[in-house]
Amino acid sequence: MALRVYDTRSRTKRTFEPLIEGTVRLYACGITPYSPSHLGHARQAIAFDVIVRWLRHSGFAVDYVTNFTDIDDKIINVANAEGVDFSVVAERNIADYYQVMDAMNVLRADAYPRVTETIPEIIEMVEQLIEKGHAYIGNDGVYFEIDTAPEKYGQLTGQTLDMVRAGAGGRVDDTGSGKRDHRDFALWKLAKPGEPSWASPWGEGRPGWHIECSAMSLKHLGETFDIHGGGADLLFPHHEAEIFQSECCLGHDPVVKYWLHNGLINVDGEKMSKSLENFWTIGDTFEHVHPLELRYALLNARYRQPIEFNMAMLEESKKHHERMMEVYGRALVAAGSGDWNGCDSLEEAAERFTAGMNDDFNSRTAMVEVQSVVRDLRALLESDSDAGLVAAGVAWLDEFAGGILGLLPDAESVRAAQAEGESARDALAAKVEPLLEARAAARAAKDWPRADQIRDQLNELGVVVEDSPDGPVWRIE
RNA sequence: GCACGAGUGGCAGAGCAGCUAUGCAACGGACUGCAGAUCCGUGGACCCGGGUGCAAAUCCCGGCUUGUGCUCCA
Repeated sequence: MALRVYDTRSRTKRTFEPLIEGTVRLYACGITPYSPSHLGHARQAIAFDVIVRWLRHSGFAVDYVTNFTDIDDKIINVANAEGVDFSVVAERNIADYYQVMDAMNVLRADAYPRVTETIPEIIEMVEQLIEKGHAYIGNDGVYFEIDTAPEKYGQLTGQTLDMVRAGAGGRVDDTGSGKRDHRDFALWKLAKPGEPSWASPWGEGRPGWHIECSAMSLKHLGETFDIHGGGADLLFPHHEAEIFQSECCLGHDPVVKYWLHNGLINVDGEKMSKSLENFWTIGDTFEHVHPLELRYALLNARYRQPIEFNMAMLEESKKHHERMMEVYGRALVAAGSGDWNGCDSLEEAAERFTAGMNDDFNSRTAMVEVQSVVRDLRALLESDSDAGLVAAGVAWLDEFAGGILGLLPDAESVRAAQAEGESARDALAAKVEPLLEARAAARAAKDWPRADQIRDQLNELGVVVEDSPDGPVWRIE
């Protein structure tokens, strides 16, 4: 069944057909590393991680590029406040990015280009735009002239030139005094004293905000490529500016075949943002939940929908993920991983999972299938059925929950965690066994207060006792 | 104001013309001294008003509410 993707530019779901058969070239806008990564970065990275995993699973060779905008006003501001070079700030936050993304099982992209490593290509692109009459040199930098390609306005947001002209009235920005029209945008900003800068034909300066993505995608993926992604907040002006730059520079249209945009994170019904103080860094969230539990929470909605983030939804995802891990761990230790082909219910689950993912990467539908396989697997474990079926369930989860959704740690660390649990259990057994016997005696004598008191003692040891039809079972809380 | 989305049961969240979504919660039952876990089962929804269709949560029109963008942002 064919993969269909929602393309922002055409505002429709389109059958996915790459420009070069069998390969997918994908560029996703990454971060500006001026502060530790936040939940919005996590959502973007995880959304495209799953998209890339699914494309590869579907047989495509994927070339996945995501960038670091490692020179920018905000980085400079932070560096100035700390009295350090801008690169110190950028490096520190890039390191943070890799660390938290690795923890959440985000596979590394094939390339992480940086603006500071792409300066020659950026300068060349700006020169070409000037040559072709799409850009002009102002007194404080080089600008793209919107009026040279008015038909490209509003390609992603549906806005028209007039709307923006009216909407921005009285709010003409103060940074581009050299602009001829407030809708023009900077390609190259001349440096003010003390700012980091690079030599260019127009003087010392640095790239404008949008040009780096046009230059980096061209450098790493070529003159046309299949998918360009990023957060929905980049639609305008960033991605529309890219369309102007790339298409006007290269002289063909379109440069990007499909535009994919992930939804934003909301807190209390509003977009998460620093000014509203409703801000969660990824590190903050790790204080409360395991990285994979956060990943679970962020995949619990389609990538395009906004997510309302709060402790309640986080706790619910934690609960679901813990349950999956418990069943998966027990099953893995009991039966190992086998082969799910030939098992009807698992094949049907795989079909529904596939249908969901092929429908614009609907990870939520996929998660429902994971939940149902987990439920069935737990029932199997409870009814000591044959190991082959259990192993088949493990294999299914390995492939889909682990391989595609990235929700499982690798099997070795699961085994290690199970083994660690076993040894912790053994260590406590000497203390627990006598108490269990005493409690059994009290229960036999129907001395309920005494039995409950012993249960409390066990709780203090961190042990939870549950009476089952087969006698009491205990586990470490 | 303009643009683009979204409005589904207590909550999360699918479906997007006819066929139980699912999960959590709730309720009932099994099992229980109690608790917990597990299993079985039940109820409950499609923002409002028109329209098209044999048939609409699903398509069309209008309205309302809400989010995002129009300014740095994943």
